[in-house]
Amino acid sequence: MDIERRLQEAGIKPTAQRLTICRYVLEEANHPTADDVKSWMDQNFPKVSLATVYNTLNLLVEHGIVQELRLPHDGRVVFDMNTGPHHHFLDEDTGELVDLDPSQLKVEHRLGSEFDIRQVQAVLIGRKKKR
Amino acid sequence: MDIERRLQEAGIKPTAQRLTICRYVLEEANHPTADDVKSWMDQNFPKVSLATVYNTLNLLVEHGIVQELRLPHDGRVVFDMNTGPHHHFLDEDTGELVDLDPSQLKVEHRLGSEFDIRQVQAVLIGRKKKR
DNA sequence: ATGATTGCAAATGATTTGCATCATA
DNA sequence: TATGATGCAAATCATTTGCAATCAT
Repeated sequence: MDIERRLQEAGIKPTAQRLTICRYVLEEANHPTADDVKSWMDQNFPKVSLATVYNTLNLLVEHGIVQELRLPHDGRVVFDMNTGPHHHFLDEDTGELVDLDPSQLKVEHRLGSEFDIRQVQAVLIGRKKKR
Repeated sequence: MDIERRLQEAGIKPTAQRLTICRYVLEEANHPTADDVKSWMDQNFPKVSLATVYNTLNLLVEHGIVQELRLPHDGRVVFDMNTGPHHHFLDEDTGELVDLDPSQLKVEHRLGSEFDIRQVQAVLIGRKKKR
């Protein structure tokens, strides 16, 4: 799909650096950190500043184009192009992060009606056997 | 229960500062951050250093006496005296964090047998209506 | 030229580390 | 007195901010 249009529809001016960041985050990367984005940019768009990387990622989050995720094992934020409701599996050996859609994982709660639940985030942590 | 004994059984020398930190974290506090512990200590044990607070909390985590938790809305670590399997509700207005035991929240997954799941962490985010 | 965007460097916040001092077995 | 614990300050890591230079409209 057309990234330029997506940005424009969100009211974000599609500058060269923003488009390049989006190409990576939306089409190529898998749950990158800001630092992953910066490293990739260093090789594909010389001279972007780290500030621009953060500014752009935060813009994308504010406009719902990506989601930010904080995982239990690491204080850093990772960015997820999948903005629908879903959960995650984290491989504790490799750090690999796999999206789990709601059909693969269900969360059921019995909280009283005074709890107004807006969001559910589950993380399964373990190992994926190579076979 | 006897905190001094608990530390000794874990092989941790029960110094005055450690005992005082434990009294707060294990008996009084509710999901405190390192900074919460430091503030409380400032009023109950003048002159503890922040380093000692962190060292002690990390010791407690290493010995399984408390659990560390990283929540989605905030990069800081919070410490949980409840070390059994349980989940959390986070009030997005107040920041209040409530433990949910497994009878209140169930996570079911249909992942292939190549996934060896060791840990499940669910966070429900929303509001608790005051009534 | 006007306002938005960028890059740089300095600031911030959380946590860790190095090291000299201190307490206690 | 030897080992380990503490306090302090400096270091580190992730992220944010201020501001001047630059770009696009």
